[in-house]
Amino acid sequence: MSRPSDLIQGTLDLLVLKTISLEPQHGWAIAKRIQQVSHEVLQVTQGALYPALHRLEQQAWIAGEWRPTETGREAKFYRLTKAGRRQLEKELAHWDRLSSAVGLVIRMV
Amino acid sequence: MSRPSDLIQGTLDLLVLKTISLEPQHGWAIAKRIQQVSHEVLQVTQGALYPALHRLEQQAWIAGEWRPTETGREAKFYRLTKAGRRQLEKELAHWDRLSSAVGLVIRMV
DNA sequence: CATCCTTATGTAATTAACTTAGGCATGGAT
DNA sequence: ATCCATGCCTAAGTTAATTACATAAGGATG
Repeated sequence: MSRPSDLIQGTLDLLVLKTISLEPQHGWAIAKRIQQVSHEVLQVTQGALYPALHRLEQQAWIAGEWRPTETGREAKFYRLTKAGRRQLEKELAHWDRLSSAVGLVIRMV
Repeated sequence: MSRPSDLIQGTLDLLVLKTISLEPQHGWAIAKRIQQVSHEVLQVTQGALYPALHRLEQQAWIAGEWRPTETGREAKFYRLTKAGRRQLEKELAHWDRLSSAVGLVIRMV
């Protein structure tokens, strides 16, 4: 399965922003959460995840901070910034708009 | 206008396959159709369209044939092949699966 | 204590699908 | 005579993925 893709291109930022909007999480936990909530449909690989986090941090939509997890290990926890919250709203609207449009096309008769 | 992308990456094949599944169309008309049905939300630029058509033709999911349009001009009409119809079903299922999964994540509380 | 699995973060090389920005040609309207 | 809409096409550049690594700490097992 080299191509049936486990993500819709361009939605990873949205998924990450949404996930940490509920509560700050470290990268590994974000990926696990997305997979779990999507019933293992969405697979967030490390090669996609970490570059995405750095991307978002550079945009100042999220902010990272090292602190220990519940199990006592150091991990980088990310939280949404105010700009990130605005960005999340934007991306939600954009997704709704475009995915609805796709829906119109694929259901046309 | 809307620079946050006028297409969801990876959905163009699906949109094209669906469009010509209803009736064979030439490239220009396919693009117009998708835009019109999506209420101008989806913008299919030529730089995306023609490579996509060639891609699909190479996969033998669509077959092209030159013939005149209603207005008397030559254009390349594409129709779905049998393999293309199977591919369309696959891509529809894939889209439903993934977009639903995105829905689960962005609506989680 | 050696080894292995899980957690956890990261990078590098490659690939695919886009965007942007053109070119070319024909037919109809002004 | 010129311009616009139709219609096909390509090339360069961008970006976000995939694939495949590297690294390290903690916990469990033999």
